[in-house]
Amino acid sequence: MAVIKDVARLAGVSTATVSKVINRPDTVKGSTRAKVQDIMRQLDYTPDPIAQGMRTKRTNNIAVLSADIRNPFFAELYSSLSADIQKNGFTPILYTIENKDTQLSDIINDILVSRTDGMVFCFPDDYVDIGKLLSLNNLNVPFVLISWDIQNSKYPSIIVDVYDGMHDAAMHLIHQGHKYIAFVGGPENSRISKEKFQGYMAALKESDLDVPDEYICSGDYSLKTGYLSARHYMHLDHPPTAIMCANDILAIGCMKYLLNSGIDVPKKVAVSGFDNISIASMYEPALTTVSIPVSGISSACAEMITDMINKKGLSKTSLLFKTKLLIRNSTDKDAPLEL
Amino acid sequence: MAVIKDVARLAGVSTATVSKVINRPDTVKGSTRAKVQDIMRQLDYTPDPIAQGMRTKRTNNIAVLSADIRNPFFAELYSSLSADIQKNGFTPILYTIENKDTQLSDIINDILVSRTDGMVFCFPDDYVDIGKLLSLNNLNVPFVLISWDIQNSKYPSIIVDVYDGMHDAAMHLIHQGHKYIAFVGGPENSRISKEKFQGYMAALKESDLDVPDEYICSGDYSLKTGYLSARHYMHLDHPPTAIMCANDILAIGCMKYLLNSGIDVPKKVAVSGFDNISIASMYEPALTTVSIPVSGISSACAEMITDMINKKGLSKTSLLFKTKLLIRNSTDKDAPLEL
DNA sequence: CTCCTTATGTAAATCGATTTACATACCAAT
DNA sequence: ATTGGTATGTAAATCGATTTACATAAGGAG
Repeated sequence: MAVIKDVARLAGVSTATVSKVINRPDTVKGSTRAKVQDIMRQLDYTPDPIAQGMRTKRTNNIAVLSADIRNPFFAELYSSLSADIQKNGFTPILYTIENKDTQLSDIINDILVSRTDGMVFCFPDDYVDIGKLLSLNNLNVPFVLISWDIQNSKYPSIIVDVYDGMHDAAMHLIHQGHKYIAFVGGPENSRISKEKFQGYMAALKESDLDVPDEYICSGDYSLKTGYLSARHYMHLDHPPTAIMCANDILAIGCMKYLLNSGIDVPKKVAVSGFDNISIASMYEPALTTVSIPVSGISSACAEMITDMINKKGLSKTSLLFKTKLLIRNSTDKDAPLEL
Repeated sequence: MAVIKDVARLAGVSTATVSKVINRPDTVKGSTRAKVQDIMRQLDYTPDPIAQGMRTKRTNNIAVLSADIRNPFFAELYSSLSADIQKNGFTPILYTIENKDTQLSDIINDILVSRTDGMVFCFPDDYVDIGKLLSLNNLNVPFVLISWDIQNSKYPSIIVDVYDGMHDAAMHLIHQGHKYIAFVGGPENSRISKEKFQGYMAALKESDLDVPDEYICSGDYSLKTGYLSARHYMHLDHPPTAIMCANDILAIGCMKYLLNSGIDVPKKVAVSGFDNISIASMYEPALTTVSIPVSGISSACAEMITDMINKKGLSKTSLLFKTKLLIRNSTDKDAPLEL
């Protein structure tokens, strides 16, 4: 591997000149610049990013903190984010958090110590305390939050209106003629799930529909919770005709119980989810769900964090994204087939 | 952020001594060691990994090249690999390849330039040419292949016996009494898919079963290919009673068509997949599939690459892993419910 | 008490780039 | 020819660690 000294020697200039050719080409005369560039090409020279980082304190790395990547929604989001971050000339470094505050501080510490240029937090609200999270960032490394909480618009953030998304989905079911609509939420302490619940509740209230206590279930975001919740609902004296779930996994758990028990979906019971993970459209019947505009979010996010790192002064500190309702066969027999 | 000089000054020693305390504690007298460690703790000092990398030429990073992380199997594998790599004190850096040889050389170049300590290639055979891949590694950065091709055992590698896995699955269907078993493969040029096909073929031949040409389909690893293949098969004069697929996505596509057309799975047609992605057990009926021992592979892989980097001289250059058949409702009505 | 070995600590070089402060060259205007 | 200003290039310092080669101290043997 050639180093800057080799280039300088062969080009008959100092290393300072080589560095200038790389970083501020207009400060070097055309002829010397050409000569240096020629040698660089001949030696296949690339500046060592570690040595650069040593001087400049920039690593060109951006940390992405996400929930478990095996969760298909986060895989989708990370994939998109990763591509956009790379487009801006940075390398994304993925850190996954599995619901533990303790390891969070280790991770943040790691990020700070390794001189990462910026951080992106993907929906951290749900598994950690934002205030605590940010207090760990005592070096003031630039960061962007991807969140659902409008409160976070005081930080550089991208907010997804999940309340509205759930409200839309509920209105759809109500328009389909459903009067008995149950809800399956995520973990008790999940605030994003609570937000979705509010959207559901508001839509039913606005339509003068009753929501008995036994129409509310919650648990973790697992297939099992969905399955058991559906079983619970179907054993009630007045079973619901529709079940809305806080995410797609829960919804699929519900459907699994229903289909397994010979209950027709959507004829007897309609089911809806949230996130639009890829399995949603693959299921039979295909799952009606609420999609989050992942690619829009990721490109906006990459742009924000890049601007912050480059101190171009960000034009907006917060952006609001809306969701989109995707009507499929789990709530509407006549919805078209997607492949 | 405190630097080594600060520690040295406050402890009344030279930076060399501080460095020794960190890297070779036994070469420093107990009392000075304690004093230095005390100051380090007081200042919350951590050596700057960039500066360390500068001298030692080690970054403690390991690159993981994988197919698209949105593919649930690779998400599963990466998740496990990432955890094991971290356990060994390295930071995993994920690079995803989307079937393009061109960007591959860019990626490898990136990895070499950024002085990554080692590389792990996850099933690269299927999307790139291994010889070409390895020729790009002209700096001889240690690497481990995770592959299905026994030919690769000449390299440091972990081989998964997919031939055998598919053979097992076929034998299971044959024992179930099926005589008309069709196959849906991945892309024409996918060698891993070909290997699975061989396993399928061998099992049928051994059992004196006929495999007419129209029982073989292939396409990309998509839901759509599975869907269309199933439709093709069901319109034959002699439709198969079982369909074996090269991966779970294809199998789910098949099932989607069958269920959508009112064809009972498994009573009329049995379906099997490969990989055991999480949706496989969630589907209704749950999908019979072949699971790859992901956690075993990842821990072995992490150990191998760590040993290579530390030049401990690896005990084995190649390991063979077997798959496991998971019998579920898509081939056996009586298989138990998993949640 | 002297000599030799081992234990312990240090000054300075080094990794590969960037950057600061300065030197020289060049040109135009007077 | 002198002056002043810009254009261009360089030597040396610097980032924060590790490491080499050496100095000094301490301890043991004779």
